[in-house]
Amino acid sequence: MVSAPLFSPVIGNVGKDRLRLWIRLLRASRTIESELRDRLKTEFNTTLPRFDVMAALFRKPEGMLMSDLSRFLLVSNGNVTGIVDRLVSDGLVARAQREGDRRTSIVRLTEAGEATFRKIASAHEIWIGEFLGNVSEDDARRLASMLKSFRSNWEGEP
Amino acid sequence: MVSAPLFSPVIGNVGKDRLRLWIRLLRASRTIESELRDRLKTEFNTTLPRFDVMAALFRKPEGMLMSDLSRFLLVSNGNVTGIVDRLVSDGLVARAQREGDRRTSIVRLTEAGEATFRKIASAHEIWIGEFLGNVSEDDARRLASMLKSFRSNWEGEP
DNA sequence: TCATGAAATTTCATACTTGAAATAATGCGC
DNA sequence: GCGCATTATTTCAAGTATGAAATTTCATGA
Repeated sequence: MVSAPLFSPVIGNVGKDRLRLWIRLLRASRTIESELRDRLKTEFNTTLPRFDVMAALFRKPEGMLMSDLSRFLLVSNGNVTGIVDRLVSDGLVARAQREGDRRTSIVRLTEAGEATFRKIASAHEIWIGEFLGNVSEDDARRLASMLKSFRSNWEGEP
Repeated sequence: MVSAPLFSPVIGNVGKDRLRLWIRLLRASRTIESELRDRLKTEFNTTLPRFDVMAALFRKPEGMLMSDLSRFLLVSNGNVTGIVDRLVSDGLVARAQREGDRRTSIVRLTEAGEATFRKIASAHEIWIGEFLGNVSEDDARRLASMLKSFRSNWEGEP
């Protein structure tokens, strides 16, 4: 979903280009997400949220807490619970207790989950290269660092 | 939700920077979206999808077809039906029949809808300026045109 | 120790989202 | 006119998403 161009600027002309940037940014990510979702579904019978969770877990073979997952993925706690539930019932992810704290559950990829993820991830990387193919590597680097810097400014953590 | 950094590149080093760019892009838009959702909720008791639909309709005082809305907003038909339903029951949007075609319904903002939208939109523009405040107007323009150009390449329409 | 507050997670109600199937109306070829 | 693909929309099931309330466990100070 994409915010439409709005009417005449509110505070002079300041912010007009930023507003356009936001709309383009959102439109770009929605378009790519949509194509990604489509391919994940047809080629691997999975979904983007599932892939995101698996990708997060893949980076941490020792496992992650539910709250870590939620924080890292920028989604709510309850949301992660549901996605992990489904991954567990598919045998791709396992929960374990942490010694000495029965509140927390440590979540990690199973062997099957890791194998599955590796397959999907290599396709994923190729797809992204394809989607962003006409952005030069130089531009990609510049753009990425631009996005990083603005983000760390208005958000708390780097 | 944000795809995690993946493991070593699949096809040499090609695409690594593009992958990073994608992750940053997604993370940036998710972060801004999240903050936006929050403010829309607390300050105007509305949601981002509602705002997006209203913004689309605001640009077209003559109204839009459901399918136009869905195409413009990059979301499914069924999705638009639900959001418009709720906007209608709030009195912000109205449906009308088109002369000579009983399949289509033309959707437009009501007076109340337009007034409401104007209020929210001016806040929205200020917020975006704030979120992207440390991106210079020059960078914003450059970035926006970069996003536009890559998008029109791998997608059908310009 | 024991109350009590904090932390980790799940549950819940509601809303959003998709893609596919169903419904309904149009228009075209014959 | 009739059949039939096409078009426009809604309905539906499943999954995703949020924020708030509930649950369970931990930790700490009186």
